[in-house]
Amino acid sequence: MKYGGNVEGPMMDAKAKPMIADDHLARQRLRMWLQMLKATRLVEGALRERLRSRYDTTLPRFDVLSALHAHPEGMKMSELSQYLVVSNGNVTGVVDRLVLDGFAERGAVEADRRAFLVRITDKGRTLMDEMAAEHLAWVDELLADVSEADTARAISIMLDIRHRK
Amino acid sequence: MKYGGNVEGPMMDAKAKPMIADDHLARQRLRMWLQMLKATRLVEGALRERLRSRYDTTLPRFDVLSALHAHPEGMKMSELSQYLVVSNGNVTGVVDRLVLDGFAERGAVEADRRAFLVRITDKGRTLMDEMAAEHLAWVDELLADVSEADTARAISIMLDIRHRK
DNA sequence: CTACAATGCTTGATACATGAAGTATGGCGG
DNA sequence: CCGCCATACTTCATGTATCAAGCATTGTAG
Repeated sequence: MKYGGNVEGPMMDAKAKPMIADDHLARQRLRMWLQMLKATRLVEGALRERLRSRYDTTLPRFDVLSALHAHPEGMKMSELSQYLVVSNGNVTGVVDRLVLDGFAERGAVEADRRAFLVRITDKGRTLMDEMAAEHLAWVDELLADVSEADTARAISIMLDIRHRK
Repeated sequence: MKYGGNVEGPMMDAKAKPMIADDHLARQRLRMWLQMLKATRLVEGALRERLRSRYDTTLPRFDVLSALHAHPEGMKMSELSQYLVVSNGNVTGVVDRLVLDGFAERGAVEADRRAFLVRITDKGRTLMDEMAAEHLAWVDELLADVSEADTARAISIMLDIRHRK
């Protein structure tokens, strides 16, 4: 609408340059990505600080424990890393420390001796019951300026991004 | 609208529990936050992988160099960390490596001998000119499923989150 | 059954990333 | 102009985070 963008005439893409259909839209998407990144970091920072001062724990530990809390039947290491969108080796270290502190435990998986079934312990569950409620309130506060309609829209947009894969 | 939520009657908040006005909305916001986090990590992962295989560099390095590229007059260390929403000590290390590789340089700030003015070098600019174009195309591709309207909406929502501070 | 690629996880090297403590300079009230 | 707090960075310890390599186990083709 604004302007034609890259016209698909002959003699084009001879240089095999990055293919962008609509330059204006591309820049708009870049702005969105930058804002997304900053907003995410801001919220992460606020949550991290509260987790530290209130529970003397870290964000990754909370994330893993939260995932285990939501899956009482246990999760395999690989399921955890996929669920949290982090690398495999990463989960190993965080789970190690959680096990060390008695918040989680590694069990065997029948029929596959390579895998572990990580489960939250009673001690971990007790802690998470308390933390989860507060975490919910924190997120509610940090996103307080986002209306219900915008929340739904944002969820939909994020899913669009994720499911492109 | 859906339901009354916590009525603000007497005998409330005697336990000083986390204050949540509307539980349904709070949970919706939590879902949004979780999706935001996953989407961000997904895109970050894709960008990181491309930066590594294509330019043998990392995301933090790119972010800093990109900021410097956008501010040819130079930025103070503190400005950089604020701009990128990362800690102060973090920027020190990344800039150190960029300087080591000759992509950036530290200059003095007149009238304040505590501060440094970090600037992109010609070598850095040459590299960024190329990387920026490709980075734009990558983001455009990764967010290809987000319409122009949604892009604008998302930017607005992210700003709402950030400006709450 | 038997190579052999694939899977599930850990380990190790490197680079972030944070918070707290330390150093140097700036700026202000008295 | 002096004490003193604030500011701008750096340094350090610790905890992620990634990728690549390695180990054990599984699945599968022949």
